Amino acid sequence: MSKPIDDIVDNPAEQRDDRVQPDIDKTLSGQTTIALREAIIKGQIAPGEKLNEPTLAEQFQVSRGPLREAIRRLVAMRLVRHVPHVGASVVTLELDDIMELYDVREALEGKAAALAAENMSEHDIAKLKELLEVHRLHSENNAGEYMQTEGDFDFHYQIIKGSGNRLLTDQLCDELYHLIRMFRFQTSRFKSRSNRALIEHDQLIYAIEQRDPQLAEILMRKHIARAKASIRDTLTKPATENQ
Amino acid sequence: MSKPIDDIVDNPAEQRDDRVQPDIDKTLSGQTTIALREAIIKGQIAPGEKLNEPTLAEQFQVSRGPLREAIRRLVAMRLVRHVPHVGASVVTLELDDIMELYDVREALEGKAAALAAENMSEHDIAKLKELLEVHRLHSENNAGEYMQTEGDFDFHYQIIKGSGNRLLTDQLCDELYHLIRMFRFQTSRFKSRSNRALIEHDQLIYAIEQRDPQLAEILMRKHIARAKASIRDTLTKPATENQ
DNA sequence: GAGCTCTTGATTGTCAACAATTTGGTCTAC
DNA sequence: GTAGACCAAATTGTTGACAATCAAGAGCTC
Repeated sequence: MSKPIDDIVDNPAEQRDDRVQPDIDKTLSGQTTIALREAIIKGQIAPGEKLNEPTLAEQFQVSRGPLREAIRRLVAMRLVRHVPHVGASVVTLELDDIMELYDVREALEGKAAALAAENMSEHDIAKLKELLEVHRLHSENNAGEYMQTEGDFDFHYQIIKGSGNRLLTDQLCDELYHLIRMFRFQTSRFKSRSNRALIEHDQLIYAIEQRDPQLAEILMRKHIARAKASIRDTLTKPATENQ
Repeated sequence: MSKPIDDIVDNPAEQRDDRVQPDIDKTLSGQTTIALREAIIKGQIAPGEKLNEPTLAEQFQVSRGPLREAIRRLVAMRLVRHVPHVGASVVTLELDDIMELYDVREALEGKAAALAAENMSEHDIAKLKELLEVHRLHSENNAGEYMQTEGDFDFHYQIIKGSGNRLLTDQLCDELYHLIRMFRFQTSRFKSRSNRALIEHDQLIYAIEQRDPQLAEILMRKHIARAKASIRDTLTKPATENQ
């Protein structure tokens, strides 16, 4: 009974990525892509910093070829900007960029929730409910820490996959997902919405269970819109007011 | 009075792309990207066909380096699939893929219309209205031929740009836009929706003019959903029934 | 001293050769 | 005759060297 959710909960973020692109790291450029991506997301390479090809190639122990390819993939992923004959640099996520990102997220994940209500299998819905229960326990024990990060990602991830739309899944999980991860690494100081998120997730599951696409979409959009508003409030006010 | 719209109407599709990425063709790999992209979209390289690197490099008169880079960009654009150590091949757009594409389009362009209703300048709205009038005249004179192709793109393009969301604009105009172009080149036989599209565009402009985001979003989503349904009907029925 | 031009250094873009992997065919064993 | 292993050709992945372009600083002119 508890087995089926173990393989969801116990997986860290990296492992989850590999399931989406299982053979990207068989090649050198694939490994470099992941390594460089994580270095950027975790801030080991600062936002706005220039990506010097010879230096990074030395650093990752590869030639400039695979490194350039990795950079190009991160450009497509919008983690890196590139200007011809000038070079590549890590994107700087201003507040405006995050707001734009969350508007796109609202549109895409809203549709994903609607499609999930239509297409998700009963088995996957059951798994989702168990997942939420695990998160609820974690939240009670660890004062809401877990829910904010990987737990929230897991939940949204499962719903997106449940939409059955591969294009939608790729766009959200392979591209925008990493941008959000990068943002969260940069600003880990915004107000916890753990309890509220749990309630909203609860309602969302109910809508999916009832096979109500419109309600599921509305709930997901409001959920993301509130997260967006929360971020804006936190980042526009001085940091001292948030205690 | 007629000047401001000339620079919209008289531009072919290629020129419009260059405005989005003005300096992509300064470099060899950029030129190769565009050339290969157009060859794929226009069907000069058949769907499913393998992209042989030495052959294509010879064909485009470049080395394998820039060609590989072009391929990678088209992979990010979802026009090409790539399997490590096996190679790249042109995507095959099945009906399911188009349906998925239009679901994503519905979500993104719906949000774009809502944002356009909020953010579009009065000047841009006026230009949009003039653009629609030009299309109406073209449609009356040429029996609805123009509207189906570039005219429709122009209209949607302006609204997307009017959203003011750069991420949204990039995703739609730089990536999904080319997938739709490819699909239209492959199947140019589906039922004309010219008159209906004109009416729906009319209503959409009205909603934007009234600064009504919710209505604009609903109208745009219905507009795209109807186009999706029309495509499904045409492609699932035998071709002889469409006359 | 300010502004311009030229030059130099560094960095990116491109190329051609080398290495590694896959695929298709052939041969052998059962 | 079929299944499996092995071999060879073709293709992709990778490398290091070369060419083109840009940015910064020195020197010169006004």
